[in-house]
Amino acid sequence: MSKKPKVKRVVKPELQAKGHMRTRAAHATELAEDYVEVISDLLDEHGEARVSDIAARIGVTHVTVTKKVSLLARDGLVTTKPYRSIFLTDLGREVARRSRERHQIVVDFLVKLGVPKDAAHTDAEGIEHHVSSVTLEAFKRFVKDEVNGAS
Amino acid sequence: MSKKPKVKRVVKPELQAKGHMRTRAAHATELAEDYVEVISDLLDEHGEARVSDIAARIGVTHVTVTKKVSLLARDGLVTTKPYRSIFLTDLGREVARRSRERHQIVVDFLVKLGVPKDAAHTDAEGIEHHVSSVTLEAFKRFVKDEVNGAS
DNA sequence: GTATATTTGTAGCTAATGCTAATTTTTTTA
DNA sequence: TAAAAAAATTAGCATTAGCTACAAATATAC
Ligand SMILES: [Mn+2]
Ligand SMILES: [Mn+2]
Ligand SMILES: [Mn+2]
Ligand SMILES: [Mn+2]
Repeated sequence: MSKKPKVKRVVKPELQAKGHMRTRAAHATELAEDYVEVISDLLDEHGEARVSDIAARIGVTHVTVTKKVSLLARDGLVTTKPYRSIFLTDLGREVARRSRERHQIVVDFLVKLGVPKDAAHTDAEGIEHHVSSVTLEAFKRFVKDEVNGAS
Repeated sequence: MSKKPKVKRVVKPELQAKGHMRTRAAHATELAEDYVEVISDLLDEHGEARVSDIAARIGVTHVTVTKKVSLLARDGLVTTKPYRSIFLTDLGREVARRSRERHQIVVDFLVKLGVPKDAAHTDAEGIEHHVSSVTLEAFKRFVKDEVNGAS
């Protein structure tokens, strides 16, 4: 009985580095995306987005939200007034729209693949930020394609 | 022409928070996983894992590597001696093995789905850390399943 | 064997994400 | 309307990840 063949899978260092750099870039923006998505949802559902509600949906303390929101304001994604609801700028709305759309595609994709709904939602929250446009297109195709439906 | 139907997709706050908390948990460990994976590769290929080679593959400066490696040592994943190669502990080897395996499954999955190789590698580097065991199983199934091959 | 080049380490900085504790403001209730 | 409850802010702390600039050690070349 021979040892596992162990496939030679040598990748060029620069290419590998590219992957890690892209991952870091994604991490630099993903939290902002999640926040504006949540804020957008709250605005749709309740007409306002309050710090405590955002905190409940992101799973952090309200202090963490306050701090992040001030960075979002600095970056032009939201507008704030002390003790008042947070609102989205045009840019914030656009980012939210795209994030929500991508999020939904990832969830639908995982569900169609056979992942249970709960896990699909949980995993999608992380996966969504690392899906390039070409991969997103592949996900879309798979969701649309009747061939891959539950047979 | 009516506006888009806009599906009501209201998720319970706690469930949504769970997703974000899982994402944060993943981010807390993923960098360590990528480092030990790279270190393991270097040890296999060259018999030693040097700071500068790790830096080239992760795409950061050697200073960043030195600092992270000392945290990895603190956490029992690697052993170090000044100006010498870095080696893996038993735990480090185990983490590397699992990470590499999962990484490969994600890459194979994306490729089988029709994502170009370069994008598959790049995206996998981020996606891998957010794939739960049930989703990983779904990926494996899809890769094995002849039905989904290029027709 | 010395000089040079490469590699590794250290010091010190910025920025982000998270927290608890204490304060202030707003909202609700009595 | 005054007291109590809820919500938001501020201050201050810890941790991590990244960087540049500089110093020390190791490896290579002559
Ligand atoms: Mn997300
Ligand atoms: Mn991530
Ligand atoms: Mn990775
Ligand atoms: Mn990896």
